Amino acid sequence: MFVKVLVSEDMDDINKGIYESLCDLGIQEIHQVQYCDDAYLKIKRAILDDAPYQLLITDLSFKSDHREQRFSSGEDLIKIIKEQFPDLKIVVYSVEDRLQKVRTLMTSNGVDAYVCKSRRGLIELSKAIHTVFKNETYVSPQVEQALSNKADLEINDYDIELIKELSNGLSQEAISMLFKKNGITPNSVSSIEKRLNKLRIEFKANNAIHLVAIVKDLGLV
Amino acid sequence: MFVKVLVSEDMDDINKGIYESLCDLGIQEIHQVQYCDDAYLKIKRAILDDAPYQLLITDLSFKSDHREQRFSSGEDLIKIIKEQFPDLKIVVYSVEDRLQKVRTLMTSNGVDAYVCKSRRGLIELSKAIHTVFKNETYVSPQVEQALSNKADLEINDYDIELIKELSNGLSQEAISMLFKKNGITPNSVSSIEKRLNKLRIEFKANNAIHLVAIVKDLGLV
DNA sequence: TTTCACTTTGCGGAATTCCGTAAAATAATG
DNA sequence: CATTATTTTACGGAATTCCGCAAAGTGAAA
Repeated sequence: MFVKVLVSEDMDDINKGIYESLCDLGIQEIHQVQYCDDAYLKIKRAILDDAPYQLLITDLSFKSDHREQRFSSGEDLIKIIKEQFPDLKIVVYSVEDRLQKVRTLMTSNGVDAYVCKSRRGLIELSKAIHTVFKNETYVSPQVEQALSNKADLEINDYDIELIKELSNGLSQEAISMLFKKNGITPNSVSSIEKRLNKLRIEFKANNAIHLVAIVKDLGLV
Repeated sequence: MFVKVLVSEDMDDINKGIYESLCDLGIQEIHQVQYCDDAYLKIKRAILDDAPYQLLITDLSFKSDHREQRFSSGEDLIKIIKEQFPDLKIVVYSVEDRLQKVRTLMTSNGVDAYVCKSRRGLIELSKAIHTVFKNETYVSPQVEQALSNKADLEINDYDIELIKELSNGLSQEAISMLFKKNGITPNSVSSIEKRLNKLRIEFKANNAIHLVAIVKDLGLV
């Protein structure tokens, strides 16, 4: 796992969640800054000290205040960092979920992971870190479509409910009966099969077990 | 769902995660305090105003500072609250995972839910809130044993590996072949079946899907 | 109303899992 | 070495899931 990580996040209440997550991951040196400029300086300094950061976790938007800044946004910082220190991995952690922005960052700017701040943000963040550590890229499920040109993943409440019952140990037949009782439709075994099949394809799952595992990992159930 | 909720959490960086989770749950009035005393006062005040809180989410340990406090810990607060306002539901949200503490809180103090701050803390927290709203109790999987007197479940590395591959989408046959290739034993399909059966019984799972779901919830894979 | 597109349901066979029984292999014991 | 216990493997049938095809139902447009 990474040993030395820098977190760049403007919120004064330094996101405890991030910190805790990083601790959980066993990261030893965790530094936090509240300005992009500080991030840049710290990164540069660390390299001079021959103890470079291995990972930068950064927000995109930073509220501006009295302090004059060279970098006003996370994007500016990222651009320079990737130019000057291409070895430093970058994980973006932001509320921004516009697909175009994600796409640009991942493809043009060479960001290694994009995690949306959300209800599952921290879990996704640790996942992202794990993934990036293996030299792979990661993007939050809710913006994953940004990378595949394919239409957006369809997963609605019905699907969630279905998978929830499945992971609850019910057989397809039992789910069918349950849905009938609760007036949820479609509710035939056949339809349930069909829907699960669609979901398996969508999530590239080999079978129902795999599907449940994937969806649980995504935090959707 | 609950309408009016109080969050008592000392960290200056008001746990954004909790707040977001509560918003996601559709809770309208969310108040946050950083001292147990403030929590107590707010709860009392709300009752006088005829708009009582329906739920209190509280941490256990509060760092002490210059302010003199009547309640120095979450436990003290909880004890008084449950005595004076037994209708107010209480969810404990803490890093503390010692079983004895959980046991005491749940059984003696009448707490409605115990959620460990962890990688899945927020998800568990919303689960807990849902559960408590239905007048049931909830405890995080990792400390669930605290309530059952049974000794710790038997589950070894082989089992973990087995379930991991299962949740990875492999069929029992495929796992058998994989284990043979990797020199892991036992590796016959029959043995794998048998082992899974044992695990299903151990974890009271209806089928393999259920088993994987349970074990994933416990964080073992 | 008819047509057309789409969703839901039904059904049958292949594949897989589930479950019990039993043989074979291995380990433990005297 | 012989005996006993335990683990591993094999096998067969029942249950469930997987998968494709076709019929029935539904809603919108012509």
